[in-house]
Amino acid sequence: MTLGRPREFDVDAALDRALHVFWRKGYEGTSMTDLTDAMGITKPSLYAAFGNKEELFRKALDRYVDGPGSYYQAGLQKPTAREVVEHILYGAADAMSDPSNPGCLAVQGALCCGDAAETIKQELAARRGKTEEDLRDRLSRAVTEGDLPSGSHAGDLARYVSAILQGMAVQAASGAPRDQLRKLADMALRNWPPV
Amino acid sequence: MTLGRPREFDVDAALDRALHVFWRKGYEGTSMTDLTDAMGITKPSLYAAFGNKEELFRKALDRYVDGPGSYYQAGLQKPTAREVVEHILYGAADAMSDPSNPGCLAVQGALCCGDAAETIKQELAARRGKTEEDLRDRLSRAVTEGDLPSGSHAGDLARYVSAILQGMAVQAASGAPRDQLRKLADMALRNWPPV
DNA sequence: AGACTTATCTACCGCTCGGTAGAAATCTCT
DNA sequence: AGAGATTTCTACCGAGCGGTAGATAAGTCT
Repeated sequence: MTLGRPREFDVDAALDRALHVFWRKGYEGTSMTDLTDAMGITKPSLYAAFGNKEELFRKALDRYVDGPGSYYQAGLQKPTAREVVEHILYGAADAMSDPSNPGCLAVQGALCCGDAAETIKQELAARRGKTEEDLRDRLSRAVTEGDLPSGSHAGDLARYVSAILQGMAVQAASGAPRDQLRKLADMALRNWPPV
Repeated sequence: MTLGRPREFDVDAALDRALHVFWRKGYEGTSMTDLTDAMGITKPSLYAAFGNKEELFRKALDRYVDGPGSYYQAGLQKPTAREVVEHILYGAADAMSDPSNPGCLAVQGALCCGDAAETIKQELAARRGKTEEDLRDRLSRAVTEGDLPSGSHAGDLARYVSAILQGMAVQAASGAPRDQLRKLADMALRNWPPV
């Protein structure tokens, strides 16, 4: 099997490099030269292995969700609503405050952009919407299970937590240190649920 | 006075158009052609009147702060901490949910970017930092005036409100409608101060 | 060995980017 | 009327953009 000349670089490692460039510079701010420099390969190799810039970004985004962003899905599986939200908020505070890659790719990858990047912007908005829905569904379950007050509006609570996370992402992008983000999580949790 | 050929366009109106383009597309996502098309002038006229792209952005940003973003400074002058935060949160919810210009220029103008826009990114981060400081100082005064509990940490509270505002901005950029942003303000206020 | 398949490289494509040169037009002054 | 100041226009600049052609190299198959 595996006909032809073998690839000389590690696809996963290269994708990882690409992810970190997109994370720091955003989709629009990243040039193909930025990518090839960081990945250590030439443009034709990149195109052969990953398609084009947009496909590469999507693959990097998948890798982000399963890697640095995995605290989110992990948090959803905690047994109680409070533990879910705790895990997500503190996980985010840690993940977003890595000084070499501050913030959140899903927020800063393409929050707004020129026409050429419009589809990426929409993809990211859709992903943020999806994660919020996942949290909403989890909190909704918590209401039926009784670990959230029975009057709680799961959708509102999910949007509130999302807002905190997104605010955290913006502050992290400005260079906020880890303990400041953690304090933000503290405050959001101090009166949870916010009735 | 006023030697030379008179200018044929209204500088303030043109700056307003430029502001709205930057607002929708961000600094990096906006091209000079986008700007000249929207402003109804040619490139040399733009350069003569506004310097270059970066200077134009700064002027548009000043206009933003004094115009659509003026709810913030107005809020700081309210008599009590609660009124200050109320005015800012609801003002933001309204300002950010204009469908033709969603979100907040100071957040989405250049949250992250390529090297060429680095100075703009830093300028925006500095401005966000400044507005947070203004709020902190106002809340600090509120503590001494007794309309916040005497143990309150004004810096933390200001960061918390900033995070809500920035989360609001991200959700607005994704198309969240006005009443959803208002609900976010409701929740943040429901237990204010978050002790 | 030789056909076949795939990766790698250099060199290049058309296009758009931000920005400007230089001449013509339109005003105020003397 | 004419000098001087300023704006406007068309046309252009070099650089960088995302993306590719085509030759060559390095493997696996029969």
